[in-house]
Amino acid sequence: MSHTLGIRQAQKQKTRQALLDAALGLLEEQSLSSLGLREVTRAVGVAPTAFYRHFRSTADLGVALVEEALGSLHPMIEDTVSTAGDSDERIVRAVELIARHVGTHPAHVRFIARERHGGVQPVRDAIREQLARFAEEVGHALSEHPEYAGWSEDDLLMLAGLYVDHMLMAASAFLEALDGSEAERERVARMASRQMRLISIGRRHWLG
Amino acid sequence: MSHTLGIRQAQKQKTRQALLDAALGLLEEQSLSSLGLREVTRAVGVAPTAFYRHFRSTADLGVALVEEALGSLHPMIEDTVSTAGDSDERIVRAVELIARHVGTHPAHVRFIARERHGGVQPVRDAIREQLARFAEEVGHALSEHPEYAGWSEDDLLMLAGLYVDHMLMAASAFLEALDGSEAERERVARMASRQMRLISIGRRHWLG
DNA sequence: TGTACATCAGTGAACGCGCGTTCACTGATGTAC
DNA sequence: TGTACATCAGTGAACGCGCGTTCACTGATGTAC
Repeated sequence: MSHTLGIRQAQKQKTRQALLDAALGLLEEQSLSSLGLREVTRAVGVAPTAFYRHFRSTADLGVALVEEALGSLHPMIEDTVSTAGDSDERIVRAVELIARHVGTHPAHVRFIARERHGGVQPVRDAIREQLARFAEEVGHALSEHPEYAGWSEDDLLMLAGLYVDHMLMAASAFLEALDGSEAERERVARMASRQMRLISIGRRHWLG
Repeated sequence: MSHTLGIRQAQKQKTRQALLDAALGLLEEQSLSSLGLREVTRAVGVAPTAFYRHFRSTADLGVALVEEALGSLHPMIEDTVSTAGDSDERIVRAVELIARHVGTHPAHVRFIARERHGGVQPVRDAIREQLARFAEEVGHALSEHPEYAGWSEDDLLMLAGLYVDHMLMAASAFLEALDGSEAERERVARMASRQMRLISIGRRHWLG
């Protein structure tokens, strides 16, 4: 194994990740704009000054959290859009995928929903950029389906934006239902599916 | 005029409103969860302790701001929905109404968008309740149109929720374009109109 | 109308506390020879 | 392999500061007679 990364670098990464994890946990009950640097280091068990070895500020840490929460999502989204047309079962599958992601990464989803319009500009900007990339990717994936042959670039982006917004809305609804009953989550899933189906119907009749 | 309210009550109301206004201003650049009581009183020019004569906490003040921002919006929404079917010109009119409201009350709109998923639970709850009331009212207004004769209660609420979510999304997009160019705002308006038109088309074909 | 007392919005001092940031440091890891 | 020096992630003390909350207060407004 010799030296895959070096002991020092590995330890540094580990501490950095611990800071990110602790921050994400603390952010379940507050906004980034009130998150304290000492709060985070206390949760990890390092000295407050250690924070500066990894981030300039909590805003900087927030931007890193955006990457962590959204950066790895591109493949999943691309996959969902490209395999799914809009038959009912495909829509149900997409909604299930969202539900599952919210179930496995609730804190990440909450963070994005909360800070998308939150009080820290660099973080808002980072989220906006990632969501715009999603919309572009979705638009591009759609453009390769024959059903969108007559669509203008503009209309494709418009529809892609609608899908991305709706995906986030559904995720946020699932989040609120996470501590509720199974029936409650089922209700959210059916509502999201029907809304997406209505959008699909509109899409199908858009040009005609 | 004798005594419409009493000097004492009138002065108290005035201070209370000044606290609300100052808080709303300070919240343009941070989240409620980091808003300090002393910050607010300093901006108004009263002693920190005066705050407690009006609110238990900044969370309590936040709930009052929700009432101020959304409470007065019910008539406007009801009016928009009941007069507007979904011809293109009606949609454009509705989007214009949203744009105008964002232009005249930007801080209120920002506050709602920010705290809807923000870090202060009582405020999130108050916003959720108001938006649910909007959805109910929109659903009820729709149900009185003959075009929705065959619609189930559930489907009406689903569509109403879609409209309310989309209204907020459009408002938030206008907010981001407020400091931009006129052309930028025009682009946002056209995008929002087209998305709403697509939803309308889906609605028209919903029952088959 | 005038007087005596009650109310209560806003004051100002004081408290203990946690904050972000600085600085010189330590000691394990890395590197050059 | 061994040695001497460089690097640098994490430390711990110290700082000045603003925070939320308490308390007894003041003095204008309200009320009872």
